[in-house]
Amino acid sequence: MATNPQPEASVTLSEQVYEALKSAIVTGDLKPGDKIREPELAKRFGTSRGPLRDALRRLEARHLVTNTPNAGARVVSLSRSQLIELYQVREALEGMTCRLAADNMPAEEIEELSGLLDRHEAVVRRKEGAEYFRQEGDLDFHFRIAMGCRNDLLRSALCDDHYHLMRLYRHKYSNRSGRPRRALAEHRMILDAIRDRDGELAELLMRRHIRNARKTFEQAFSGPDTTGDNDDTEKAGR
Amino acid sequence: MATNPQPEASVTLSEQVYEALKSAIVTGDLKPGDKIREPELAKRFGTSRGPLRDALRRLEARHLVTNTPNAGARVVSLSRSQLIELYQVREALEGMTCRLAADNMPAEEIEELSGLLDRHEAVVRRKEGAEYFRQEGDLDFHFRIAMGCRNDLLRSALCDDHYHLMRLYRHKYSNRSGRPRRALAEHRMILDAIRDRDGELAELLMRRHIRNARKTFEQAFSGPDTTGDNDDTEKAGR
DNA sequence: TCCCGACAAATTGTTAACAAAACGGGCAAG
DNA sequence: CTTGCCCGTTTTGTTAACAATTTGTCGGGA
Repeated sequence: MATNPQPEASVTLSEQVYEALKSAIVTGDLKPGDKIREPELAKRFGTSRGPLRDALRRLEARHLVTNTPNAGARVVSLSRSQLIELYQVREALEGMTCRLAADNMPAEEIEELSGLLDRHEAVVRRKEGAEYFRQEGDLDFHFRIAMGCRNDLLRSALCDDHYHLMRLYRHKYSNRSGRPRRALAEHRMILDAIRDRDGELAELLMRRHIRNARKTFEQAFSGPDTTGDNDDTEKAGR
Repeated sequence: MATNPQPEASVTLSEQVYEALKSAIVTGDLKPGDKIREPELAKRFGTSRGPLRDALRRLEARHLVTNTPNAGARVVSLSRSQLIELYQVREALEGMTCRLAADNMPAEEIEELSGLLDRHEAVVRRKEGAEYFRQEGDLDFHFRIAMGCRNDLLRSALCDDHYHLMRLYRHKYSNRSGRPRRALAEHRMILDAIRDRDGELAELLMRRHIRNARKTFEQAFSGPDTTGDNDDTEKAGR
């Protein structure tokens, strides 16, 4: 996954700080709900507050931090209902993505994606610590379809905005009993529809797929709104 | 008088500049493709470059300005194909909006919206300079449905992001022969479906409505896909 | 004991100056 | 006459200091 040595020499400091902060949030180094104190983080990244504020605005645009005028910024913390809203938006957007991908995705990309699903199946079959990888793989599947739809606005909305938010919360609902295998089967059906250039079916299947994922999440989280702080259920580690 | 003595005293300068710039762009005071020189605009708004840069980042998030790292910011200029992409995203998003509005929109809001359509019909019947108003009215219709869907993520994506972009380009395709009357009829059917709480039909009708608008636009603009600057990815030497 | 107001510390918003990179015009060579 | 380079100007990126607002705390009084 190509950790970047120091290819950022030519880009602006703002973007470096933006990337660093984004990765800190997605990896969990900064947790949902954490307050962001500008002087502290500026020193931590070895820059001044100017570029850091700049980066904060970009993250705010990506919905990864929330900013209240005179009180400062916090890492975003989605409630249960907000997560459901996110699923609904994804259902609409990714449905359209599939419809377009059926028309516009080149054959070789479709075959690559088919190979990716083969690898996913191998991982799921082996069943070993597969939850994490499956989630990344799930995102990867959706990611590639977004690339294939050839609509840059859609691709950007999905890849730059919504997927980061999903990644933030993937660990919470990943290890649901039979979900990975069912999800993989749904992926196969979607890809088949795209291969058949049947946009209508592809859209329908993708929407059902995301609706199923949402239902799984809703069942897993029948409780009240949880705003961020969670009991970390780390099982593979230690 | 005394409408606003100093209502902006508590709001930050950045937001004031953001609102001012947004309105300048939407009203056409700043035209698509215009370069934004920070010192000039900062002086024009009576502030310094800090808040102005801040406002620029917010506008960039709303897709109203584009920023290239060491070359500055420009008012966004959508090509024909980008406008089509925007229609596709709207079709997906507003379809879902309608589906949700059928479930969640309160009855009194539905009746208010019905009254709004009556007023639109009166304007269209009279036919006097109706194109501009119809466009604003069209946006108003979609705006209210977005409010009624009770999904804040959807509402924000539509009202805060996409509608501003549409407003920027509404004058170009508004006065198409029979479109206003047909659009109004489509609005009526959509509203009826919402009143019947038939989310599936409401979604289908809204998607068809936006698809029709897109086709009208595509016919009006059969020319090449440039509406301003499309050439910025040019080669260096020849 | 509890509530309230004022003070103090910390944090955010804003400004102006400094550094670096890009743009443009003029000049010289082919 | 064209082409390429050089240099001054303009514009953007960055920094550090200043101002204003919020937050937390302490003390007094009911």
